Amino acid sequence: MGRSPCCSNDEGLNRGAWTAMEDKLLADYVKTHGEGKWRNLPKRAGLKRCGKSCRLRWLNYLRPDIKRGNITHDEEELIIRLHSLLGNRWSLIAGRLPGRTDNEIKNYWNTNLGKRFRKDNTNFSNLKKENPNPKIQQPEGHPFKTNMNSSCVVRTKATRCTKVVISQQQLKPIVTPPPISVDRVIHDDKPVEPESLLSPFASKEVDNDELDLGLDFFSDILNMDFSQPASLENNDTISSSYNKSHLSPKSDHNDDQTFLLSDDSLHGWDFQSITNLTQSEFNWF
DNA sequence: AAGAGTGTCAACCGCCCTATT
DNA sequence: CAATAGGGCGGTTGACACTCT
Repeated sequence: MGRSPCCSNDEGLNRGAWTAMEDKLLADYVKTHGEGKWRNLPKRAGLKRCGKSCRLRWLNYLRPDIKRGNITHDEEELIIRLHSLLGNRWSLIAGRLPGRTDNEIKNYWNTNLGKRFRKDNTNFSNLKKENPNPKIQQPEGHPFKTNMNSSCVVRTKATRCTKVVISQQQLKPIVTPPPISVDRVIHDDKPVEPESLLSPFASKEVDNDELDLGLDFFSDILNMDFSQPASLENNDTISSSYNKSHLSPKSDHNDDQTFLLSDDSLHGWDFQSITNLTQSEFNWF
């Protein structure tokens, strides 16, 4: 059962810091043959390294688009913002910071930001002072939520969420059609024609009770521009009474974690702003 | 100058997920 | 459907650098 280990320890493989020669061999090989097939790469490239080690070295250090140098203030703010939304999903956070690696961001968080957060567990005055946009109201007592048990962190790993089911009836009058894509719509366990997905929230045509927002929903969230907090001017439409009780797991839906956005949960939820998500309770993830 | 303490970050480890066979 | 390959991820470690006393 299971898998064989990536590399057995008795193959005389090199470990620890990479030498300049090893870097060159790896870089040359990847430039010539491209990424992938990491397991076989060391042999072909003439390296005495584990394939995983090669992959890591390439991704975190040798890749040509790696950005060197200190994390800028803007980047730091973005990291904080994204971490408040995503938690320790370093790869996702790194995906929003061109040239930065998940390892680098993880290290930066652990050595700088995380420490600061722990230190200022109850007092975030420093971070608040640094908030460039006074329009963005941070939650009381914590600008980006320290207590993860009650935070707005989207937990994409602990509880996998592959669908969000929204009661169709109640959506029409209250929700602005968001610029997002939708995988499929389910009606009586049958898919609905794709064209009816174009305007899911305004859908007069879709004769079904539920909208099934696929993974694209969240990838679209991640594709939003978090670096432009100043653009979030409509967030006063956010319902302050929005709470987790409005978003609850739907228990009778196979293996997928499917969540039902109940009727009243959507009142006042303007889909146009990601701030709605970051400032809402998202424990249901 | 030297030893202790602390910070940084590259690298490793083990688990997990997806695709393929 | 199960087993396996390939790869990705987050947590942790340890070597080295730096600062303090």
